[in-house]
Amino acid sequence: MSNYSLGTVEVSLTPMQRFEEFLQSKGKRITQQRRILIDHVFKRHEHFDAEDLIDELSRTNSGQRVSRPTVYRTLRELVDAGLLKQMELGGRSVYEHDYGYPQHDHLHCQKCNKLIEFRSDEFLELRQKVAGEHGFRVTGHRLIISGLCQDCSKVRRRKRPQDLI
Amino acid sequence: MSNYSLGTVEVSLTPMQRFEEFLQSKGKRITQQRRILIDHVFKRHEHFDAEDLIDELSRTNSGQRVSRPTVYRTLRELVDAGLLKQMELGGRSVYEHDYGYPQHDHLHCQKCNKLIEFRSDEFLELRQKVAGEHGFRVTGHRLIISGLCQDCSKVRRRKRPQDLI
DNA sequence: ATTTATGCAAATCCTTTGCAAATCT
DNA sequence: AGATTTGCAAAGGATTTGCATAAAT
Repeated sequence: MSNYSLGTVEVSLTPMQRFEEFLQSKGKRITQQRRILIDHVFKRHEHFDAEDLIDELSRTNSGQRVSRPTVYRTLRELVDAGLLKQMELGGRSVYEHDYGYPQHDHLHCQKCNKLIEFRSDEFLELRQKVAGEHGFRVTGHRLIISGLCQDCSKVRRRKRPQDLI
Repeated sequence: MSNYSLGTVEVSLTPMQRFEEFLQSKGKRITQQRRILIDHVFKRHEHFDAEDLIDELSRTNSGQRVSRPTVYRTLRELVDAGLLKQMELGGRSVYEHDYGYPQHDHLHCQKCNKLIEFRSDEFLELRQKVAGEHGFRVTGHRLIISGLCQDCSKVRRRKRPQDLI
């Protein structure tokens, strides 16, 4: 389903429909690979990077393969379309759902690499306030609080290092 | 007078001294190039990247040249030593003074690329509060508020309607 | 005399591009 | 048909690494 219901305005469209709308408005075409990608991307709600997508799609034995350049090209479009949000973590781009998903920020565990989402209206107010003091017109922000998650700060000894995001 | 306080930064040391201390504690050596770099880096208080350093040093006609790999290696050490803070902006690493410089965050103008520093204790409190709610142990954070700076939002810009939702 | 650091060149990693062939509308 | 897209191979930019030589202790 369509659990894209969070008080936002146009929540009736599926990501696919929204993307099609976007593409048409740009005179772009609705191709097989764009379908495959958006389909795959919105199946789960996890953070991922381009490599994840390429790997996962190359594993499906149902002819769902999409080339690396196309994956990158489409990711950019999905960001432009407002469907995905992009952030940089450790040198590469990481993506997450944006469309129909409430604004939030992240706690990033430096040990296990987990990303924990949180929401804070207070922060948004603060953001406005600070910007206002500098005559700055805000369009967005990037906030990642880093440290150790509950599990990892419990552990006494160092665990084997996980692959860095 | 009182360099007898726990938890407070000893601001009596110059960056160079602090770095030497760090290097010794690691069994590393105080080389010419490390001297040149830290010297150059702490001359000004601007944000810079590795390329800036390399360029600037190659321009000095006083035999101050340092190779690219060494610049990168040393930048990492300076970050480890707590002298520089590193952040990622547009795919590359940007550095700024950390040692002896008050904690702050940034407003980033998407148009002129300016970085405006600001300080907010409220935000730090909020950070603790949020982290606490998740049993998270904070070690740091990265916050960049993006948008248009005062100057840039004044300018009347007639852009072709390209990236509208 | 050791041992660490440097510089060079080449390698990596992530991402983008040129272009001919394939695919949409 | 006519335009946009794709996939391939190769290019790119930022950063890192292997290794022989130079420098520091």
